[in-house]
Amino acid sequence: MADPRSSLDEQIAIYQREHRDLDPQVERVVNALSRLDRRMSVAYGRQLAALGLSSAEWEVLKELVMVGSPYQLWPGTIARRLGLTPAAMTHRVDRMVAAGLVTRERDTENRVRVIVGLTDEGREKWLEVMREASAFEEELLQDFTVKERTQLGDMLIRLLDRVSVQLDRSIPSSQLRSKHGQLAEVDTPHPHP
Amino acid sequence: MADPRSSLDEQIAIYQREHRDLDPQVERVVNALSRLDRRMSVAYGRQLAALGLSSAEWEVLKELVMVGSPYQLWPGTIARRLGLTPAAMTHRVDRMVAAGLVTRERDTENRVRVIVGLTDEGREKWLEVMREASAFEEELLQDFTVKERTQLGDMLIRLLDRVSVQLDRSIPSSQLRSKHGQLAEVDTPHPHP
DNA sequence: AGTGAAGACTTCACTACTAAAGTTCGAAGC
DNA sequence: GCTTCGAACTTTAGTAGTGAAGTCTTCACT
Repeated sequence: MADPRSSLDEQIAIYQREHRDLDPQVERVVNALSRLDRRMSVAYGRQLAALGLSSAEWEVLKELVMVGSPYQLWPGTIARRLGLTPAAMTHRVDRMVAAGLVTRERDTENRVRVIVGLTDEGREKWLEVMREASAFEEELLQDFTVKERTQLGDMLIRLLDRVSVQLDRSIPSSQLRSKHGQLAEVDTPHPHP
Repeated sequence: MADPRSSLDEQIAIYQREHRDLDPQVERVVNALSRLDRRMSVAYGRQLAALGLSSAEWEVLKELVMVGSPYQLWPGTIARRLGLTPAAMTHRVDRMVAAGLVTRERDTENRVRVIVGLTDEGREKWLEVMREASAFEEELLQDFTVKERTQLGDMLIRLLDRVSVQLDRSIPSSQLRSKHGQLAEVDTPHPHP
């Protein structure tokens, strides 16, 4: 790479000195992705902190809003979707109940289960964050034309599908779950309210 | 969005029901990025585990290889680059010394400082991981033409520059550091061995 | 020399997570 | 009807991080 256009290209040039077989075009994409995500996490973290919310709380709020009214999920479902253990969800829900963002109640149909529900305050917090976040995101993509945004989105979704295939292939079959959002219908306390 | 092409498009449609002002093209890009990074982290995590390495150890090895021979850095430098506190680095280095991946020694030129150096075993581990990882990454992008790879890389780097600007703008000026890799030359125990 | 301020790492107290064991409830088989 | 198995959450013990306080060294100045 004769004329690196960014610090990332410089870094990749160094990697190549250490390990010849690297494809620089591939490395560019992969390394840009991880750097980008790290910086965006920092940016979101600051915005959330300004609204008095932690990233952990935000993740849970998103899941609850995403299932739609009446905004209820079982703790185990949230844990699976976020890639956490049930134990971690127990504690997160504890904190969020204390903060007034969600409620925790026994499921009357199966008293082993627990239902986590969004409070009005939690719903309102979600909206506040989304208003700020969407402004930030809009600004992030301000230099991109509509066509470029579509292209970029399409390519990222192709990568997403691809990595999902690679992941499923390496998972012990006992852990396989139905793919994509299919669970939503059967994994929600009140599928059709 | 009449005809969602992926579970991601479905999710965005739900978000729009809850908050009208969202630009779906923007949301597609942003949400794909975060999903992609999460899944790739899982994939890398599995590969590393198979080689007996944690993600934390891998991050440190990368930084050390990246400065080139003689593969030495101060703990504080590594901590800054990884976005960790100095305290966290103290413990990481403890564990990695015990695992034989790095050495820790006092800097003879300034006895407040400590020098973390890569062992031959650490160097070899880095190579092992890179061999596996580059195969995985190559496969990830197998459906992309050379032109598409370049386009994607270019767009991601544009986003990277953009988010960096947005981040710097919201940082207290006392915390501002020189941008990009400029520190490398002055932030390494032996700049010109 | 001697003092004071600043810097670099470590230590301490605390927080959040994981893995595994424990508890309780519901369902299936005898 | 009782028992046993499995599922869902909670509890416990251990690990890795943060922020703040502490220790030692260097540097600038008297």
